Amino acid sequence: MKKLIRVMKAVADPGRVNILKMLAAKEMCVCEIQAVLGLAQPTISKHLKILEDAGLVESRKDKVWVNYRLAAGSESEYAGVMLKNIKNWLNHSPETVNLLQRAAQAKRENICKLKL
Amino acid sequence: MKKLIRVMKAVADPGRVNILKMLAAKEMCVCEIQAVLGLAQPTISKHLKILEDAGLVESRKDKVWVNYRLAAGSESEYAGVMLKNIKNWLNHSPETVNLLQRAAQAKRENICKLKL
DNA sequence: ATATAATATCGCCATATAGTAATATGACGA
DNA sequence: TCGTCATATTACTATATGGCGATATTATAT
Repeated sequence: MKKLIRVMKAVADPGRVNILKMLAAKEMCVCEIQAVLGLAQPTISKHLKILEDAGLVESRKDKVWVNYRLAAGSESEYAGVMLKNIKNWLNHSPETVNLLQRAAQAKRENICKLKL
Repeated sequence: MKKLIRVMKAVADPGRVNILKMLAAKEMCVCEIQAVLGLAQPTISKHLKILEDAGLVESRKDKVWVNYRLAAGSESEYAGVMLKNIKNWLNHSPETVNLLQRAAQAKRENICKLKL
């Protein structure tokens, strides 16, 4: 039950659903997510931690950046099912379409000062 | 998005998940649910309202009692999918097995003072 | 009519949560 | 080495949420 609730709480927030929708399209680093959502950096980090603790996303460090993507193996049954659901949901919602357009354009090269 | 979040918040609470698991087995009135969960009556009513607003349960008045059951038509896509998921989940969890045993024994005739 | 039963609503409290600014951490560049 | 960048963590605030007792509502019983 505790695992189930952790997953449900994780997906019960619009900001985190938006993050999942974006990650369904491509792997992103924190600063790219931040640029699209327009929230403070610690807020993004906290959301990502909640998603990671629920088994919904995985992170991979690449030089200075931390890249997040949807959890592949879905070690949690609940997380796997919910990821599949969220991939199907909201795809025709104008706000999500708009979000994904902006996410597609958010590129680290145009956001970060470090060029590696 | 708002509808989705409403459904996710509704299922992100152990008490409400327990209510849904019980209603998956049989229709129940408020006092039966209360007897099984051991929470105050206003708390149960509040949970049921949240579930109803999310489109997860329906109510039907029968004399003094209000019977709740899982939403049939699932007017909300999200609610329908989540109800199906929750029916599959936790079925082997000891706490849920125990809960459902107690729910099976909770009968209005043994709980309520009114006999109609 | 009046009292009581089943449920819903209201008002309150304690805790949880989302957000932020400030700071820590760890890596890169000069 | 020193400053800067990307990210994480901490400390704090404002709001949301879950729980309860008191009360309202509606129906039944006497």
